Amino acid sequence: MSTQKRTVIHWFRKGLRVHDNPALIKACDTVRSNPTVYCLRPIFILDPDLLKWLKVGANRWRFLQESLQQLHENLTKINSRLYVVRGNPTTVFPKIFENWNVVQLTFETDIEPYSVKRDNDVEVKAFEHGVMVYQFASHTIYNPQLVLQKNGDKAPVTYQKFMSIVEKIKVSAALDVPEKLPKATIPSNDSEENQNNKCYDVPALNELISDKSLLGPRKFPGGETEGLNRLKRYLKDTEYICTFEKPNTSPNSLEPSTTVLSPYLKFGCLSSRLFFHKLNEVLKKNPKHSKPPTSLLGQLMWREFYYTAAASDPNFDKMIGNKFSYQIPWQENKTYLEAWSHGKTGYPFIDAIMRQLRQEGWIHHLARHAVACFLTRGDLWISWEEGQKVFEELLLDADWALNAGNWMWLSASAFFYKYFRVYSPVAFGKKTDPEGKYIKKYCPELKNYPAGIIYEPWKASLNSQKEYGCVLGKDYPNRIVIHETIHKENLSKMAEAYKLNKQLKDNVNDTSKKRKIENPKSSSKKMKK
DNA sequence: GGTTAGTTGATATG
DNA sequence: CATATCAACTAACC
Repeated sequence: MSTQKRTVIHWFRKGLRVHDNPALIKACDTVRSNPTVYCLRPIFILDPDLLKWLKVGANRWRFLQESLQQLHENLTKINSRLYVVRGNPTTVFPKIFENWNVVQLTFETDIEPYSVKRDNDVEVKAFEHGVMVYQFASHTIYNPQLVLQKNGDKAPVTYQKFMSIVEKIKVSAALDVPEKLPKATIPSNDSEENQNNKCYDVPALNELISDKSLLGPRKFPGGETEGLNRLKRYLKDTEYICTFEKPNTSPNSLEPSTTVLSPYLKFGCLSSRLFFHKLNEVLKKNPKHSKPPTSLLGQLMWREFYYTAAASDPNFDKMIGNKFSYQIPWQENKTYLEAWSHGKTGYPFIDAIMRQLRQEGWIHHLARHAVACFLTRGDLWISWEEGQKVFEELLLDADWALNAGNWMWLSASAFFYKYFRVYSPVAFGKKTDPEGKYIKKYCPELKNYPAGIIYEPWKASLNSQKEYGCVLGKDYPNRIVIHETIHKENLSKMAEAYKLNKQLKDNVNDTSKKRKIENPKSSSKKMKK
């Protein structure tokens, strides 16, 4: 035992990459400082209990599995490997701290409440075992805590305000992949384990999912190499980068009209900071280009915006107790929710989007707008939290901060307040796909409906429906609500809810003013001066 | 207190 | 394709 090396652990959670990974670099530097004493073990912890209750759809499990596989390959290239440890982090760590003679632990910080608690617990255990812990904020371009601090310890609630703060913050360069480690850093002293360390292998897909029938086509393979290649492919297209304006991209093109880099950013397969710098290199060479908030760089900044807000409120994913969210009396409706989430609302545009989501794990941002508005303030009057849960399960890029923030935006619960702007489940999609090709792809039962009527099949006579081979109520659902009337009813419900929220706010302001008057501690000081 | 601006609505009209 | 209207929101700033 006396000859056992001291182990340096880098703990991967998000940030599944070897490029631009400051915590991994720190770990490698420690090892390189004295390779005869230190060895590196990069780990990923797979919690079998989480598999049971975590709402992660099959497509995202596959994306994670592929990301771990590529991470393992990329670590092998620097003479290391990935150790996938099965167990719960707080119980696993004390064991490996002892078994592996651990002296140092590095990881990337996270702002999600579950992660914050977990990391605090692990830090305590590390302290008890005399393990040094180093954390780095590298999931976002700007450290959310720093932005909060620069804004007087509160979140900027408008994009412009956010931008005015971060524009003054210098973004340091992205880091390279760590240099190759000395060969000897792979531990050989783990006697109780078999030689190949098979128990630490990257899980096969069937360890993560039980029902492979839920897997859709593999349109966006997971992993660092995939993410970097995808970035490269888009960076080459200077014209695309410089003219990109989100509102002008199509929500219902058959192939994505946007980059689909979001799943890679979510898992940290791609560094947002690298994306930021690479993007700026292209923009610098081409002074005439689109600008935030609609530009590609602007999209990246929205991610930062939501991360900062989310970091300031552990209830960011709930309506009640959320300092950003208006309180709106949404109503439960299991039938409507089921119809929405499985693409059976009877509105072909909405249903096509929801089916694409379930099959492929990605839908265009504006398509998310359309279905989110439909579920909440537009038509079904169901809480944004319900929609959030469905997205959380099905999106490859589901991200706690962005998902909640965007749901609040679309339901006009926070950040966005022009609730009278309602997306039409009929008209919106027609603008970019008048033929309804997208609908025909994802709702093939409607494939014989002509362009003029495919967005509103209820307008077809029964005879026509029979002629098109798709009778409503039998082959495709009747629409569950009448948008033309219900969106107006909902509009007045929103107006009512807004009034109440305003009153509530005024009352709070009044009482705090009164308190100041009744108990003028701070102002008395001023008066003395 | 008043004004202005806010990533991405729909519709009617010229 | 551009603009006004619909009914009228909020946060930030002066």
